Amino acid sequence: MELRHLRYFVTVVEERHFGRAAARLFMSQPPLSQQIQQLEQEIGAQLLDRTTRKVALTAAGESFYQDALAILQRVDDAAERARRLGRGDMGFFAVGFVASAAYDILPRIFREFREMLPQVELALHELQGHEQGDALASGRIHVGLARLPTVSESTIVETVSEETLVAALPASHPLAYFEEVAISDLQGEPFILFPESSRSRYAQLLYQLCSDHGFEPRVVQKTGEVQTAVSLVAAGIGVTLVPESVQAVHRAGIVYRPLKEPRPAVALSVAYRADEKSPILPHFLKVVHRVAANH
Amino acid sequence: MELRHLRYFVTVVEERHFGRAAARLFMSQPPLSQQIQQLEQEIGAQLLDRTTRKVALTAAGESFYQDALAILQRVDDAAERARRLGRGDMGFFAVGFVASAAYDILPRIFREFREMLPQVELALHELQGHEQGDALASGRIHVGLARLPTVSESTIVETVSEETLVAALPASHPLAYFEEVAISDLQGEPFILFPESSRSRYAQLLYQLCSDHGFEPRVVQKTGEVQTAVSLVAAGIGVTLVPESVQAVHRAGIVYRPLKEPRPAVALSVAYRADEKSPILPHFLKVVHRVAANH
DNA sequence: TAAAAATACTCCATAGGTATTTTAT
DNA sequence: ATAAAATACCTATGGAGTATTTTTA
Repeated sequence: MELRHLRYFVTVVEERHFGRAAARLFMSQPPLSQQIQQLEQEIGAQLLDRTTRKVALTAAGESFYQDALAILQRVDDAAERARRLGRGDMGFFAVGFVASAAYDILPRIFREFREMLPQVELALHELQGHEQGDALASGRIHVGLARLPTVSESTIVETVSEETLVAALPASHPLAYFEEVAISDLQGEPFILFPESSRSRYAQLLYQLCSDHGFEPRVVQKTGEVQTAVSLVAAGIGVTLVPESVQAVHRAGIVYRPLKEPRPAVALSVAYRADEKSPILPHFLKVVHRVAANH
Repeated sequence: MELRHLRYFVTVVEERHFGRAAARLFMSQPPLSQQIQQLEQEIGAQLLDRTTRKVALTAAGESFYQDALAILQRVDDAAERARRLGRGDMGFFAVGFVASAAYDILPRIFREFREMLPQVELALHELQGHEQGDALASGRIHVGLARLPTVSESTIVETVSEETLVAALPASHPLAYFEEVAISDLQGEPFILFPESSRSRYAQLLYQLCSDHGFEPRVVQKTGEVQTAVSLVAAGIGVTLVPESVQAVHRAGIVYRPLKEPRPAVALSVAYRADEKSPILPHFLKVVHRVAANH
């Protein structure tokens, strides 16, 4: 049995006339009769009572007609579903991101993507940059959004945006009086930093910056969370440096001040496997770059 | 797209190897590859990621595989269902019967039929003999069980059983003292009969019998229901004649006595349209005749 | 007797086979 | 280097066409 038999049978039932059915199927009547006979023989039951005057369904035919309709519909649905999954208009897509991306760019990417492809289920995983390599390799995420990600030969990395760093200061801090802050001004200040043990590339960058300006930061508190760091600054515990997008986090008692030229910057990048096959990936990258371009 | 494509695809997915799948399908590998390519082209999406080392499903392929399995299963089910309906192992069958058949033979037919073909839904319609012609013609019932049914050219009638008539008498009646009763003994007795207006062939027969024995029955009560007639006899209102199978109805205050030779008999027949196509009919007739043969 | 389905036959499109090449590990 | 899928080309089954017959209302 082939779908051809079902299509022919359904048409004959709808027309209740072999000649008209054949016309609708753009074929001649004899082969249509033959295919219906073949179908009846394979099933082992008469489906149609036919005389030269009328074509009527038997009980078996009625049952088979209903089934045939449902089957043909399901075939169409299955093809359409596969087509959409193939185009990436539908499906599942997992994104890894670092906490510092969560404040500004990620919500915008997420919003635009949902609007463009509402049928794609996005899964968001907060992962530190160094964890994203594994997650990509094992297929747990399709893309990673990280700052200064670890590069590997089987991974493609594209820079999304460069953000300058800003100083986060308690509102009552003397430096808050100025428009800009030099990193060297922060020498001796109580620093809130990120544990190097977390192997965060971002933490390493901050240590490097201080070192470049000739001092070792005086760390009074360490935290792995940008949000916590910001809270501690607001509480007057100390100062820190954050990507400018973190300014979106408003809190009483905190002020952000740009750094003096040359402003150190930190990049945000997307990373994905070179052999990533998900048809959703190009759509996602397009959205990421569009959102980044709109700053 | 044809079912062939789904069958091939499912096999390739199960084997995850074109060569082995082709072997299982008793064909060579190249045409199998071609058919899968054809399927992918028609759907417009890649279903399989294939290298020389492994064959893997894409998201679209995974979805289509699940659908294909369900579709193939449904095709099998549809064919099986139609087959059963065609054989009459399953379906719907409507039987018309006269009240007097309901006491003995019908329950036995019903029980045997249900045991033999539990998947057939039997509908039972109590209809007087003269109503059964219309019901058959209009297709409301597939067979009628009646006494002395009206015959027509488009209807086939088969005699199921011949039942002799017995006299139903109040237990206190003087004739109850004898082993047998002659119809002529009933002359002048109060008769409970059936209205001729109901055009019951059975009522006509009883009037005819009395007339043959040279008297007009003295009717004290008319009823269309055998059961009511029996109740009235039990209450001592009068006498009547019933088919012997009605003796199955036991009631205090009633006795049944066979009639003297030659015992008048009344036939029970099955009637069905000459062009009746229901495949259940032969099964039903077989049961009817078997039950009748077992008396 | 007329309309429609079934049969008889013919033809060609395409499913499937064979031989070979390409590709990825 | 090798196993496996893809490609190229050929063959032949069977789906579809044309002409005709059979059937039944």
